[in-house]
Order: sequence, then C-alpha cells, then structure tokens
Amino acid sequence: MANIRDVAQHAGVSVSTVSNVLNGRTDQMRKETLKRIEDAMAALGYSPNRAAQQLKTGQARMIGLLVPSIVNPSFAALAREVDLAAGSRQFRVLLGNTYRKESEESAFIEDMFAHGVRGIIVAASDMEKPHFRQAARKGMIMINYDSRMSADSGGALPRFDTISMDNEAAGRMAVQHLLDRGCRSPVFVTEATPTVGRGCKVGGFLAALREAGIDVEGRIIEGKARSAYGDTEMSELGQALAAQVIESGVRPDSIVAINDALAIGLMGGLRRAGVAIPRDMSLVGIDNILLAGLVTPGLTSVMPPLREMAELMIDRLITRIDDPRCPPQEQLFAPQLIVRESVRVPEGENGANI
Amino acid sequence: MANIRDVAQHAGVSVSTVSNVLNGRTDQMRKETLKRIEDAMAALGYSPNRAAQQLKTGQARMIGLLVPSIVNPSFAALAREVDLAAGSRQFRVLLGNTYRKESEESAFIEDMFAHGVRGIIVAASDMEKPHFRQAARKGMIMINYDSRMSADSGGALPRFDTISMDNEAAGRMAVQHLLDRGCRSPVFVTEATPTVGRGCKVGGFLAALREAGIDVEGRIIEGKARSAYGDTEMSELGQALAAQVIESGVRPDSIVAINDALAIGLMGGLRRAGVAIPRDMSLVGIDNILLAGLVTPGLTSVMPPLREMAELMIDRLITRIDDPRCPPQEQLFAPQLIVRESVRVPEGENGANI
DNA sequence: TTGAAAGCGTTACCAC
DNA sequence: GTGGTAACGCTTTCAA
Repeated sequence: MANIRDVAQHAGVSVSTVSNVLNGRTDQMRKETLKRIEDAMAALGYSPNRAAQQLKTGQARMIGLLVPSIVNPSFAALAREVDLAAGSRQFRVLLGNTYRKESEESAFIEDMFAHGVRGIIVAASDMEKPHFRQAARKGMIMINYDSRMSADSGGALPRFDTISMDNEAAGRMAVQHLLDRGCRSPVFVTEATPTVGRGCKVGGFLAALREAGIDVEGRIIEGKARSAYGDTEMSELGQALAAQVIESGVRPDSIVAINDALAIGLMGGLRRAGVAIPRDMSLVGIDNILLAGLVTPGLTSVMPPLREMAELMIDRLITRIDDPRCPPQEQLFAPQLIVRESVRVPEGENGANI
Repeated sequence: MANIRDVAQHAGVSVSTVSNVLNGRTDQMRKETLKRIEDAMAALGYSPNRAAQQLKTGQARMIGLLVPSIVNPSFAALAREVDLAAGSRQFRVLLGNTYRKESEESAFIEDMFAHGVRGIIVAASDMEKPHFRQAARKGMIMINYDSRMSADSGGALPRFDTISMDNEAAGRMAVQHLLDRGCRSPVFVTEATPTVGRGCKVGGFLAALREAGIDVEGRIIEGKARSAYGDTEMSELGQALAAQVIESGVRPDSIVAINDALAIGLMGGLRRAGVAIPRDMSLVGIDNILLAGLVTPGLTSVMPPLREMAELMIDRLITRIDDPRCPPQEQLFAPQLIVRESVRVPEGENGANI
C-alpha cells in the first residue's frame, strides 16, 4: 500500500504538504500543487494509514457500541442506526456483546482504550458500576442508551450523556391508545425485575389510568423470567402470564406489555386459551421490534425514534471527544405509536384516524 | 496511559525486554525479571497500545464482518457467534452493513485496509464482484459466508474461503421430516430471485421427493418480493403466497419455506384463510431465526450450525493472515433440524422420536 | 506557500 | 539473558 511519502514523491512535494491536504489545510495552497497531490493520491490508490494517524493524534475514528446481545432485535436495530450515523461522520463501529457479564464489559472497555477508541455507546447497562466510572475518569467518553442508571442525579452533574426514550410517555401512550379505542380495563404485564425504565413505563401507565378515572388496583401483572434478558425467555414468560391475565380479578379487556417479546409470548398463550386478538383482547407492545410486523395479527407497538437518537448520540460523542470539558447532558425522546392490528377497532369507527 | 517505556523503567529493564514479555518470548528469561515486569505492568495498569503494535506489525487484531443488515436476525445470530469466536482469540469485530449497496461494500473494504484489518468475513454477497477481487489481490483475506458465488470453481482454485451450510442437505432434511411425519404432498415455497443457495435447497427438496417416488410436477411455488432481502418484505411475500399454496393443483398438505421469514408470513396468510397449522397444513422453515421459537405454533426449522461455522471462519482467517500462501478452502456444514410444533404428528405416534 | 525533522508506542534485529 | 536502536506512517511545529 502506498504511503504518504510515495504520494509526496509522486507529486514532487514534501510530506508535510500532502499531510496538509489530508487535513484540509488547503486554503493557503496553490491550486496547482493541490491538484498535483490529488492526482498522485488517485494514481497510487492512496488511503491514509489510520493506525499511524491514530498513534499520532490519539484519535481512532472508531466508536465502540456495547450491547447486551446483538441477537436481541432492539439492539440490532440500534446497531444499524448507530452504524449509519457513525458512517456519515466517517466513523466505524466496534461491536461488543456483554452477554450481561461484567467481565465482558471490562474487557471491552480495556480493548477500546488499547485500540485508541475515545467514545463508547453503552446500551442498557448500569453505568454506576465501578469499571464504567473508572473508564470515565481515564477519559473515555461514554453515552448511556436506554439508561438503567438511577433516575435522580442527586443535583450533581451527570457523569455520562444519557439518551433514552421517554419511558413514562411510552407507558402513557400505549394505554391511551387502548382507552381511545374504547378499552375500559387495561392491565400492564411485565417482567418482575425492577429497573428504572420499567418503573417509568409502569408510572406512565398508572398515571394515564388515574386521569381517566380508572381504579388502578390489581392492574400490574408480573412474573419472573428464568433469565431476565433473553427474548426467548421473555416470550416464554408471556406465554405463562397469559393465564394470569385471563384469571385476573379486574377482568381485563386489554394489555400493555412491557416489551414486544413479552407481548408476542402473550399472543401465543392467549391464542391457546381460546382468546382471540384483537376480538377478545387488545394488546400493545413497547419497542417495535421487527418481529412485531411479522406476526399475525400485527402487533401495535410504541417505538423509540431510533434514528434521531442514534444521530444525537454520535453527535454528542464526537463533540465531547473534541472538547472533553463539554458537560454531559441527559436527553429524553418522545416515543411514537405504530398502529397495527392487535387493538380492537370500536364498532362503526375507522381505527385509522384514532 | 502508561506505555512500554514506563513499564521498563518501573521494572528497571529495557523496553526490548518488556516487549519480549508482551510477545511471549519469556522462555529464555530469568524468572525474577519476568516477575518484576509483570508486577510493573500490573502496578501501572499497563495495556499495550494497539495502534502502535499495528503500525509496526501491520496486524490489527480486528476482523471485519460485513453483512447485508444486522437487523436481519440470521445475521445478528451470525454476528454474535463471530464476536464470541473472535473474542476467544483476542480479536475484536468491526461491523459493516452493506444495505445491499456496492458503494457500502467498497467503502467498508477501503476502511478495513486503512484500519490495518487483514481479514474480513463477508456474508451473503457475490464475491465475484470486482471490488472483492481487487481486495483479494491487495492481500485482504476474505471468507465467504453463505456464498452466493457460482457453485463450480471451474477446476481453478477458489480465491476465497467459502463456508456455508449444506443447502442441498437442508432442503432434503426439511422435506424428509415432512415425509417421516406422514405428509404426502409437500410443496416448496420460495422467493423467485435465483441464487446458488436457493438452487441447492430446491435441488435437495426435489431429490428427496423423487427418491420417495413422488411426482415433482408443480411443487415449486414462487413469487417476487418487492425487495428480495428484507425480512419484512419476505414475510409479506409469504402472506401473499399463502393463497397460491391453497389453490395449488397438487393439493399440498405441507410446505417447506425457503426461509423462516417467508414461513412466518405463510403462517399468517394461512391462518387468515382458515387453514390451521399444523392440523391442516404442516410447515418447515429454514434458518431457525430467533423468531421461529416465539411464534405460535413454534416453527420447525432447519438450522446452520452457526457456532462451529463461526469458529472455523475465525480459525481460517487467522491461519491465512499468518500464512497468506495457505490456500483457500470450501467447507460445507451439515444442517440440524429444530423440531417445534408446526408439523403434524401422525395419529398414535409420538412425534418426539421421529 | 512549502519543507525538515521530531516524535507517537511498539517491534525486532543485532550487539553485548 | 538483556539492551540499544532503527524503523512503521503520520502530524505538527518551526524555519525558510
């Protein structure tokens, strides 16, 4: 592979001049020189050696993306948008799966330092763990996606950027859609492990019910998954919880599920029990995974605006890498409702415009 | 961050000695020296700078993984296994999505060269395209996963390693399972765009039928998807093709679908038409995406042994990076059948041991 | 407007 | 057994 010296020689200039071109310092340069250099680059098929640039500048044009598991469709969707947003800024994405193991998290962070990566997007992990704090102290810029961090920063400045869907609004939006479509007895079905995100969703759900004058007693149905994070387990849990929904004292006519995998499990369990969706029971999920559009009936779901979120994350990451003193921010994104077929349309109404 | 000189100083030795430790040349070394160096590393929290190593050795301890889209669950599953296999060899994975655009493919390859990456796993792309050939000429080691490359290498040595599920066996295995369970009139449903993989699957399907003495006429049902590669489109196609299956002159009692997304679309379409699975129609998919286990009834599917395949890919990649003259190989992996609930169990039989 | 040269952290060759 | 040192390809300061 050609290097900067070859280019300089080919163009009859010095290495520094070529470097100036590479770094956009062409304003003071004779047009003709510029052209000669550009031609030389093209002729030699030159592309600068990132390792060398990195060694010199300490900047890798790579960002890390740490997710629990790329197999989880929500994180796959995130990864795609992050890749897209990073690509538009000429950054590449180094992918890490934690499999929910701290050792993997630490190893990833170590590796990112070693590779000269200066910024990481961390999805759905508790950022208060020591290895994250330590990484932050050592200068790693980290952005927290879909935070599991404690909600109140206690007045102190947050240590990390936090980007998340407004979970409270998501819970609210899901149940409001049910109410708008004439449902009168919604329940909220969730995995039992408490997290901040879950708490907010439940909070939104309950608030909307109260505002509608509905008694909230007994409307949270939960169960413990074998493993709290796999979609398969989540879906199995849904199957199991279907029975609890049917037997619930509040005689539910509709369900908000904490996520789509759980919702799809519920669909299966309800179907087996002879409960038809949406005829006998309406259902809204949260996340809008790809799968939601593939099952029958299509699952109505509340979705985070992933593209915008990814773009802001990349933006913040690059900004803070360039200026490490730029203070972290927290930002909440309004969710969107994706209407499919799992919610009953009231008689004589056209569901499309509700 | 501490560097190799700091460690040397701290341990009272020279940088070369530290470098020797880093590179495992400790056999001739006094135990005590080794210990001092190791202690110094630990004390300083030293980790070697990959960029510098890379600049020196031309070796990045990163591999590229190029997939059409990480959102497609088959590729997400692949990515996970590749990450795992790479991690066990201390390699990180740089992810690229092509979105089926040649420009993205070229840009990714360029970037990999620039980042000092010497090996790439390319999933489901035609490797005969000029930019891949050129990359190979420039010394990039590439492994082709689930090849769309022309089947016969015309006697010449292949240019790339090719790792793929044995598609012919997969087609055969799927239909054999149906026959074993007493189905007598299977059809094969597929997207119409011809690829090598599809051809093999169809071939296996037809061969097994012929061996069973079943007339193959009219047993291939195909339709063109709006876009041949998205799972959503694939699933929509399945919905649409359900009608053709029902109306088919061969009066099918069972279906092999070219992939799970299509199969899941078929499930929806058939259900709407009042055809119950597996009571009225049995169904086998190919790929075994996560989703297959989540839908109701669970979709029986034929699956590539991803873990082993990923391990072999990483293995071959590293071997060939270390010795570029090592000739490329082609390797086929036997598929496995994952039995769920979408195939009818004959009366009086226990499907579990078929 | 362009060039010379130092140095980023590591490796590996050759001395001792 | 261990140490000195010249590269690897680039950026950037300073000088011309």
